[in-house]
Order: sequence, then C-alpha cells, then structure tokens
Amino acid sequence: MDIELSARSRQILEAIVEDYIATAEPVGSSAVARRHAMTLSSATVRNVMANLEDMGLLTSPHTSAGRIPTEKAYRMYVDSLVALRQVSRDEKRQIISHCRQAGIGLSGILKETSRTLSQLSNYMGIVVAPSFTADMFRHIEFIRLGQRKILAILVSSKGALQNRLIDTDDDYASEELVRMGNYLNDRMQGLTITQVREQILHEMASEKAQYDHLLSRALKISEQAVRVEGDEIFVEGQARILDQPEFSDAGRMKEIYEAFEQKGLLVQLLSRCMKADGVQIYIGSETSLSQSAGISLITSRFVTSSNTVGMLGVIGPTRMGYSSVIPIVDYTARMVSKLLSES
Amino acid sequence: MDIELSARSRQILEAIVEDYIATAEPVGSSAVARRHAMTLSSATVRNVMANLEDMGLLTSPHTSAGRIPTEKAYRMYVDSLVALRQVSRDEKRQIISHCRQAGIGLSGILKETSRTLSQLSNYMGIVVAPSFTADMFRHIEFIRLGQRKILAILVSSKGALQNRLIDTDDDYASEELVRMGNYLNDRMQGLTITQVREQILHEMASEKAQYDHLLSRALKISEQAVRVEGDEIFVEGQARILDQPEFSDAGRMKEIYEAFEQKGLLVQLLSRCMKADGVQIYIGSETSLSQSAGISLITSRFVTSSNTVGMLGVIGPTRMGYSSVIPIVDYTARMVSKLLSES
DNA sequence: AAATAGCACTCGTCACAGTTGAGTGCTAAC
DNA sequence: GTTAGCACTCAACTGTGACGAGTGCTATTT
Repeated sequence: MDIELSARSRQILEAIVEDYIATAEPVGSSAVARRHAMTLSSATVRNVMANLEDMGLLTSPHTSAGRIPTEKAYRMYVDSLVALRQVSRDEKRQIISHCRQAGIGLSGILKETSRTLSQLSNYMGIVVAPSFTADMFRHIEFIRLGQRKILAILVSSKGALQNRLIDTDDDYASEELVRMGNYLNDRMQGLTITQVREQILHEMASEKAQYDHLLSRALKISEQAVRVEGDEIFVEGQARILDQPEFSDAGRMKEIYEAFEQKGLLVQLLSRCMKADGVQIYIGSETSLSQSAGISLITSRFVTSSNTVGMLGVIGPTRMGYSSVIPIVDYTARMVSKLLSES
Repeated sequence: MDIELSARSRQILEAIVEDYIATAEPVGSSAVARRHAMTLSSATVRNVMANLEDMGLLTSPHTSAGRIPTEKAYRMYVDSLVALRQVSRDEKRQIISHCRQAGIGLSGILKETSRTLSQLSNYMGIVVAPSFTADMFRHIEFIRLGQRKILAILVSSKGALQNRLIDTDDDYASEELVRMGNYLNDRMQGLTITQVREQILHEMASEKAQYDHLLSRALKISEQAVRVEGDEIFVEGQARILDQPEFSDAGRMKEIYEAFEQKGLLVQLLSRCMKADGVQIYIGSETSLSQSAGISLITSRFVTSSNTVGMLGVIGPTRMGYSSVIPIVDYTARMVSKLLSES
C-alpha cells in the first residue's frame, strides 16, 4: 500500500511534513509549490494532496485551511522519507563533555545525560537507569547505626549503589555484621542481584537455617538488604513542552504533566523499548500514553560493561524535529554506552 | 500606619481578601455587603474600599471592576486578620501515615513529605534536606571497586549518606583502605562533617604528613570523600500550578517552571528561611523570585536529632489559601521533626 | 456626622454581522 | 498530465451596540 506512492507524491508529502514541523500550522498547496521552486503549480499540488488525503496521510482541520500530516504520515516520513542530519561537531562536544563532567557515579551521569538530551533537542529528555537487579553483585556492607538500626549498602559491579535502613528485632554487634557481610561477599560473587536474592531465599528455606538461629536471622536481614526499589528514572526539561504552540493551552498540558508525575507510567512505556536494538520511534497513539496528547517518543538502548540495559530518549510533540533528534538520541546512546563500558 | 484601621475596615479587608482567594476574581462592594448579612449597604462598603485603596491595600484592574488585594493587603491579612483553620483529623492522619510508610531512609521520607504537602495544600510541595555538612560525622567506608577506583561512603549521624567514586593515581589494596577508614572513624567522632573536612585539610598541611607519604595520600583521598555536593531538594506537584486560573496562560507558567528548573535559585531562597524559627511567609515580591510572578511561599524549619536543620513548605500563588496552608505546613514541620528525632 | 439611596458614568464582555483572505475543488483549456 | 480560472467555504478579524457589574459623587435620611 505504501509503495504505491509515486516519487512526486513522496516529495510533496515530505515537504508538507517538514513544513508543518517547522511552523506548526496547516500547510497549503501554494506553500508547497513555492518550496518546489515553481516546478509545479499549486493546482497540481492540490490534486496530489487530495490523493494523499484519501490515503489517510493528511487531514484538514476545516475545508478552507491547509493540510496537516496524520500519524500515518509521520510514520511514513520517519520510515522512509526523512533525511537524517548529521550530529554536529558542537553537539558531539556537548554530549561528551556533559557526560564526563558529571563523574559522580552512575546517577550523576544519567541525570546529566537527561539534561543534555533536553537541551540539544529542545524537548524533554528522559533516561531510565539500567535495572539494578540484572547487575552483578559486587559487595555488601552492613553498618551498625544504633540499637536495632542497621544500614545496608549494596554495591553492584557497575558501581551502582543501594542504601537501605533496616530496623531489626534484635540488636547486632558490629562484629557480627562484619561477619555477615563477609559471608555474603564470599559466597555471592558472580551472581546477579536477582540471583543473590533467590539464593538467600533458598538458604532461608534450607535445613541448615532452620536449626541455626544465628544464620537464620542473618539471612533475614540480608534478604531485606537486597530487595530492590523501582527503577531510577530521570526526566529533565519539562518546561520545554511549553515552547510548543500545540500545548499552549493549560488543559492539555495539565494532562501531560499529570501523566508524567506518576513515573510508573513512563517506566512501563519505556520497558517496552528496551527489548529492541537501535533507535525506536513511537508516534502519537503508538506511545499508548494519554491518547489524545499527540506525543512522540524517540528512544534508544544503552548498555553497560556488565551488559545491563538502560534506556534514554526524548519526548516531544508528534510534530517533532525527527531529522535532528533521531541522530542525537542515537549518538548519545552510543556515547553513554561507551562511557559506561570503560569502567 | 497599619493600626489606624478601624475594626470595620479590617473586617471588610478580610472579607475581600478571602473572597478573592476563593474566586480569583475582583470583588465588588455589593459582594462584600452581601457577605456581611446586610448590616451594611454597598455604598458604605464603597467608601471604606476607597479608603483602603488610598492606603495601598487594594487596587482595581480598571474603573468598573471590583478590587483586588495588593501584596500589602495579603501581608496584613496574614499578620493579623487570618483565622487559621485547625488541621483536620484526616489531614493529620495523611501526614503521619505518609511519613511513616516511606521508611526508606531520609531521602524517601522527605520526598514523600513533599508529595504530601502538595496533596494537602493543592499547591506545590517543597522540602530541602538538612544540610549534610552540619551533620555529625558517623562513619566512613572505602571500598575498592577496581584498579585505581575507590568508592567512598560517608554516613552522617542522621543516617544520611553520600557516595563518591574516586579515581586515584595509585592503586590501593583493600587492607590499606580499611586502615584508612578506621583511622578516620576513630579520630573524627563527634565532629560535624564540615569540621572533619577542615581537620583533614589541617592534617594535610601538617609537618607529619609532609614526610609520611602513606599518610599524605590517604588524606588526599579522604579529603575528596568528604567534599559535599549541593543540598538535596524535593519538589512535588508542579502540575498543580496549572490549576490556578491566574497561571492559565502559557507565558507566565513557562517563567515559573524555568525558575524552578534551576533549583539553585530555590536553595538560595530557602536558605534564608532556615534562619528563623516557626512558620515563615513570603508574599509576592518578598520571595524575590521572578518578580512579576505573584508567587507566595510558606515555609517552616524542621530539625533532626542531631540538630541539623531542613526546610519544608508550600509554593503557591499570592492568592493562596493561607488559612489552611499555614497550619498544614506548621503541623507537617512538627511531625517531620518528631519523626526524625526519634531515631 | 455617619449611613444610605440614587444616579450618572466607565469600561470590560458578549453577541452579532460584515469583511477579508487563505485555501479548496472543480472544470475547462493547454 | 498539467495548469489557469473561478466559485465556494470557513476561520479569523473588526466594528458595533447592548448589557451589566461596579464605581464615585451627591443629596437625603437617621
């Protein structure tokens, strides 16, 4: 069906999409004709546009306005029409330098990346940290903070940390905690954090633990320590949504902001994106975010040295500058992967 | 000057402020008269209102509209007119239960508090974590993550954590790191983190370190570990700003969001609030936030067991529901203080 | 003297009508 | 197949008049 399009139709569709992206206003036949340096008249363009409308690629808000692209048109544009811009030298420099400057652990880097994405794209930047659970266990440490209060620090091979305060029923001596730490550190090397948890649960159920009270309560605490919270997620540049004319009325924006405040929704959305490789593009209703909102999402995976996978990308209006944002997301994902694999 | 107001004038001013807070629309003389259950005619009210306008307490957007309170009027309202509502049983329940449920360390509690403030007030909730630097030093731990890569974990007496990745010039053995940790843990008890840093800098400069290479490089690493990042700050419920009719146009909102994205500004603003005790109220330009924005701020300090001080509060339009928000902020600050002092 | 009723006046808002102009669809000519 | 021409549509803008909420002033009542 898509292939039926003649070369000319495709050119005109491309012109319309790009014009609309640039201006956010319905584009008329004469505007397209002008753009084509007068090799076509507006009347001819009109005929073609009528065809495209029949095919469901364009709609007009009302009879006497220009046409605007449908989601289908964006899809086609992204799939086969768009001419991707190169990432400029300056953009590359920004991406790299921002990544490096924030050398304060994984969180810092990712937060900064999110901000960079937002700045370069002028839309909203978003980064989901690699899931901790798939990471390798490196180290656990128990610190006595007071009577019946223990701080557990879990370090993954990637350097990601999780701190947890644990209230216990009994009081533990510092030495006992050190022993517990050593026990786990010795025995759990080479496992992922999920596996460590499973292992602990398994041992808790084992014969030995049933009869060894000391071991039993040590395991109970350890189990609490390796419970993992929800994925970390970084969203930056929310204010940029306000730049977009289509979101200038308060009602729609409120919808969007509310959707994003419950980050759970985003996580769900993004975990889908993790599965496939390369840059993924979701247009409008494909995002399955608040339907009416006209939101698009461009994402890509990044990987760490331990082969855990995170996700980064840009959220903007359907009418997004795909030609420049796609390469930026792609390049950023590569850079972050590289940076995280070094260590 | 303020005291010159007759009881009746004060009543009328109060009525106007409250009416305007409720409706966000200029209030006219007859509305006030109606409110007073017909003990006064609208004409009388008009005379009084004309006086109040002369005194700079009211303005009218144009001749034939009602009057709206000036900042000065809000100030007076807050200082001497407002009848504070009690915090309802249900609100108390929410505050307490939210605080407790998020038992995952200081950050978790504060973030949840911020969200609660936002929910109860219907404005924006904001919490600034107690400055780490004033906290007592409790424990430091160095963990070897790889060649020339060390993870430093700094624990304050309050249970607040700071993780820091340190790249070193030389490689350190695990045992050496343990010794370094012990050295600091033994000698720095009872000092604040700021003092610890000063102490380390002092020792670095001392005679002994000059000639003891091992000590010198240990101190160098330690110094990096106790450098402290900016204060943590939690902002929740930004979307609620959109509920306010006065911010329904995109231009103003953009201003506000941008102001808040650079949290630095907020920190600066809020650190001022830390100095005084009790609930602090900043109205409009008193906030010295983007002048024109018509923003008010209600804050209160909270303290921890180690006597460090944090700040929590609510940001909303000048036309804010002071009578209910003030008690909420006050109560929440008390509860958080109590909760944090228990441990 | 304070409170009130009455009245003229102001000015924003709303609804309605007329104008404009960008853009379309169709048809006939090239 | 392409183009020129023309009638038609419809949102956006403009101007106008009615409306009404609200004011300020003045004369009157209490």
